Amino acid sequence: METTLTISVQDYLKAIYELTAGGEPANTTALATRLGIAPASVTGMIQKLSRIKPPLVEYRKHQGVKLTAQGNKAALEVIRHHRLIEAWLVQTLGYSWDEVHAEAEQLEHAISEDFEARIASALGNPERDPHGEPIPSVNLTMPEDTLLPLAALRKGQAAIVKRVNAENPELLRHLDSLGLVPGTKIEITDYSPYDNNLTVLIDDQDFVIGLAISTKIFVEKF
Amino acid sequence: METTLTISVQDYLKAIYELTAGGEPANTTALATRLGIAPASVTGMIQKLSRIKPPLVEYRKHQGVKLTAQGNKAALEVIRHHRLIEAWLVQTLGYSWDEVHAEAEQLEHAISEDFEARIASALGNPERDPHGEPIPSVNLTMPEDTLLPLAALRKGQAAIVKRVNAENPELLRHLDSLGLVPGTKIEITDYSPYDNNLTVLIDDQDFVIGLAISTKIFVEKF
DNA sequence: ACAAATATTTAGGTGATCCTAAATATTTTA
DNA sequence: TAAAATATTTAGGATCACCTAAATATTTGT
Ligand SMILES: [Mn+2]
Ligand SMILES: [Mn+2]
Ligand SMILES: [Mn+2]
Ligand SMILES: [Mn+2]
Repeated sequence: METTLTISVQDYLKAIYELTAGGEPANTTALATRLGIAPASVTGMIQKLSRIKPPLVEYRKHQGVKLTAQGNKAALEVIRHHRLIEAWLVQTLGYSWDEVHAEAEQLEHAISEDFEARIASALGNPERDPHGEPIPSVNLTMPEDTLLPLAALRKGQAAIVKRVNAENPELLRHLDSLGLVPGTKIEITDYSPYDNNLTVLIDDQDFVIGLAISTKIFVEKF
Repeated sequence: METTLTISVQDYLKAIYELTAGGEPANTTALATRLGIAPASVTGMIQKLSRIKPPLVEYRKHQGVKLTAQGNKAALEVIRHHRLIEAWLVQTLGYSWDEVHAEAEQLEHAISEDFEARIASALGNPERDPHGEPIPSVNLTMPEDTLLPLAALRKGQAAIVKRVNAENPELLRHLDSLGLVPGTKIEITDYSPYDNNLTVLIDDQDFVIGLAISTKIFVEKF
């Protein structure tokens, strides 16, 4: 049933999945930027993906792309690989959370379904990767995540960090140095409505966090 | 210095390495068969590899190909990846020796040098893969192997199996069922000069082994 | 509402890797 | 040693995933 998708196609589908997480279709430029490819090339590829036998994407000129049900499954397969591999690199080979992304980006296309099953089982079928990102289930559904962005908290509220949406190694190391990693308890000690800065108490220390970071950290209030 | 080689090129170099192990250049047909590619395509590729900046192969029309020093290093890098990955799949994910080849064939092109170093270290820098094949050193030299083919033994000689040169899963399972795996002690109880069959005592049982197998098993006399 | 700015698509390539069919070279065999 | 058999190369394509430049469409700002 499944013609094996090329690495390129897998990366397009994953990028479309991530860019359409908010419900809006992904536009050509955003895809081009994320994939490091010229916009013209992106147009060509998404046109092809929308025309193959069972279409992987839905596309209308100048309106952006969305994944079809087929495309969504294919994207979740790649994302499941990626996140399981990240978890496994950390737990069995001592990688740190800023090192796993690049390695997983390659390995996600190279492992078999058998390998996927073996690491999932060896890890005890984890629900989240080292950044707290949910791992799609073996039958390719994405678990619902009810977390709040840190940016939504206000003075006096306390929460626990659950998820960090970042790939950049330097940013990840910075967050690590702040203590903004899954599991950390935090409390908002101040909020500035002008610049949306939050002052956050982390491990007895106050840090001022801007939107660039606070929109990427997801928490659970308590 | 190193332009990253494509997966195709890596597989060509590995195949040439293996086919030239006996000293003779590799011919087009053998390469084509091993790679599952049309002979015409092989000619095109080896012509290209012989013309790139520092040539990876030495080639003369109708005379076959050999690796240059450059090509040899590149081949050993891929083989090191392959064999370390095989060892690691067996030791950490419970793969059996007939399952590792296909998986390693893909992963060998996807791992980073960092990953290579981590698994080598985690495994204690092993010298052989699960089939007993020597693993090239980190500085890309192939350890000398002084083993004898099983086919060279004669009646009365005893030896220990050290290496099995096979990829086919069915053959590997067959060898496993015979006990012809690295570490097993054997004794030759008969030799037939007409068909070169050997009768081999393995774990108290006699088996008659033809050349198809006895040339692929390497042993150390004792 | 319209011009300017921005985004997207079309047109026309390129390079990598593979294919088949036909031509040619080498090796084998009678 | 000359056919016949086999191996190899050349010629001409195809597909994939990119690219740049130019054309066109959409969005934004006044
Ligand atoms: Mn990828
Ligand atoms: Mn992650
Ligand atoms: Mn390979
Ligand atoms: Mn092996």
